Amino acid sequence: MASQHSSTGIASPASILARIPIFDVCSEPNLHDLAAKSMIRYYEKGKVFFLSDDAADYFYIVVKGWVKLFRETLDGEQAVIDILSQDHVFGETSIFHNHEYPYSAEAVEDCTVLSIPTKALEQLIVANSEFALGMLQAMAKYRKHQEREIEHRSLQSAAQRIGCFLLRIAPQNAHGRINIHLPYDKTLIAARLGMQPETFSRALNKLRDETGIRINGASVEMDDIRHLSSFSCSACSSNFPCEDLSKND
Amino acid sequence: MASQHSSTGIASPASILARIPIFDVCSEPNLHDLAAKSMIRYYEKGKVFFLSDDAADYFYIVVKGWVKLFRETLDGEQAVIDILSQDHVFGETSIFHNHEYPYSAEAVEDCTVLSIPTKALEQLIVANSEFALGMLQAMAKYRKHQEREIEHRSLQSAAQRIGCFLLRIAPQNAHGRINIHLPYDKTLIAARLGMQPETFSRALNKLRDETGIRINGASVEMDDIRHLSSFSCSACSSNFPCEDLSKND
DNA sequence: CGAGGGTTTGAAGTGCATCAAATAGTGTGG
DNA sequence: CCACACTATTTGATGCACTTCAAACCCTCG
Repeated sequence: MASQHSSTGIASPASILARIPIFDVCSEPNLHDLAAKSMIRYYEKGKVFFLSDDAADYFYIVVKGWVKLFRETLDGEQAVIDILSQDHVFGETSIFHNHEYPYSAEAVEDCTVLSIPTKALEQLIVANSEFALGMLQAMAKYRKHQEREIEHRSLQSAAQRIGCFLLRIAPQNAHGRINIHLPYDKTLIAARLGMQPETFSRALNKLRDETGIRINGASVEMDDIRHLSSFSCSACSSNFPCEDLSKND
Repeated sequence: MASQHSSTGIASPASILARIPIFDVCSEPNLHDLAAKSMIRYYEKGKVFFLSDDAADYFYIVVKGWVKLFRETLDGEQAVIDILSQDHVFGETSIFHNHEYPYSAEAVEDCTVLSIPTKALEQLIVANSEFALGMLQAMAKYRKHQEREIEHRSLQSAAQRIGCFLLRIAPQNAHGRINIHLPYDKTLIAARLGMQPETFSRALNKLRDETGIRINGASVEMDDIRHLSSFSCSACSSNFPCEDLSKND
């Protein structure tokens, strides 16, 4: 197969792996070995990939759909760590945590994923030091991402966090009028940003009043992205446009 | 011991490096090479090691004193990332960030540190794949630590966060009566936990009322650590006792 | 059309921040 | 050893942001 399963319209394991940055440095044989051990799987909305502390034999790459990473407290509260879209990797750090997943993962809508044995990843790291280095790099990048996340949660208001979220899904070098489509439920975005749905709704209105964006259901329109960035980024230590930190797990 | 500078009472670079976990896998020659390129330096209270986005030529290991890592927003707000004590490493991830420091660092009291050229670290990573692997491991561990931090900030109350902080500095397997000495200013602890000094003071009183701990200045005494953990850990997804995640940068 | 989810709005409560001021603690010079 | 200056900490009063609970609205889809 060149790159498509003609029957499903889904890319082949090898072609999926090929577009994930951390595998860039892998040789063809490396990649094909990995692909041979991988499997395309389907998870319907609400299905759980794994729970925090489960034994980890596979990690995943999102091919289609959205995946929620989260942790739950004894109180029954849920902390959403991230919502992942296409080409994001999850569960791979289990290899550094006693082969247990450090968070839970659930399909928030029907998903196609590539599942890969963690064992194959471990072998790859040991065998290919350039790959290990790339992995370190990705880890460092994600770490910075998290530091920013911590900062946002403590310094930004709800409205600013929403603005920041919109900036991240907007084309960052955009000029003039922009139209953004919210990628998933407002309720889920709220959870992702660590606030209640009610707060999200009200804060979005406040953001509209402050920045002149226009909201219509899941579509958000604005004349100039800078209205948003001057409102949101003043409470952030990174300068706009922020480097894109999204393409990592 | 052979490894002490008799004149200063400060350990030699080699002996400092030897007790840092990530260097465990280094060979003697590796370690001595690193030590030869390192330098003991003194920073008085308030002195800045570096600012966020500065060009990074050195990373550091805390030998004595306390170091604050933080970032500042345009608004002038400060987000404290961490307070580091002896044997903690900082600034090393600059090698993955364009040789720029991803945060600012300042001595919160008179400090002795070991400064090491980042170049030497890079060489070590490339030359010693086992070391690279260890670094990955440390990175993964820190990442989990951060995930917990994010969770704490969104799900725990101020009083619970303080309790959690106390649990982390207490001997975790302790039984019966315990006495803890706060390691630095209450104001600084407050900043570390993302709250105002006033809030810290009030929340600490609340914690006392709820858990029966006794507070006297910087000393905190309790009869059973479990009073604290049942109060604080109910809003956390990790079970007490939490794994010790402190010995990482 | 009606059921059920997602979303918004209203009213009230809670927790933390803020501003102001009192108090305790620490180090200094006399 | 004491008085003073200065800082850390606590306390009080008030305000704001977010949450909570309740109910309405809206949209989609059978």
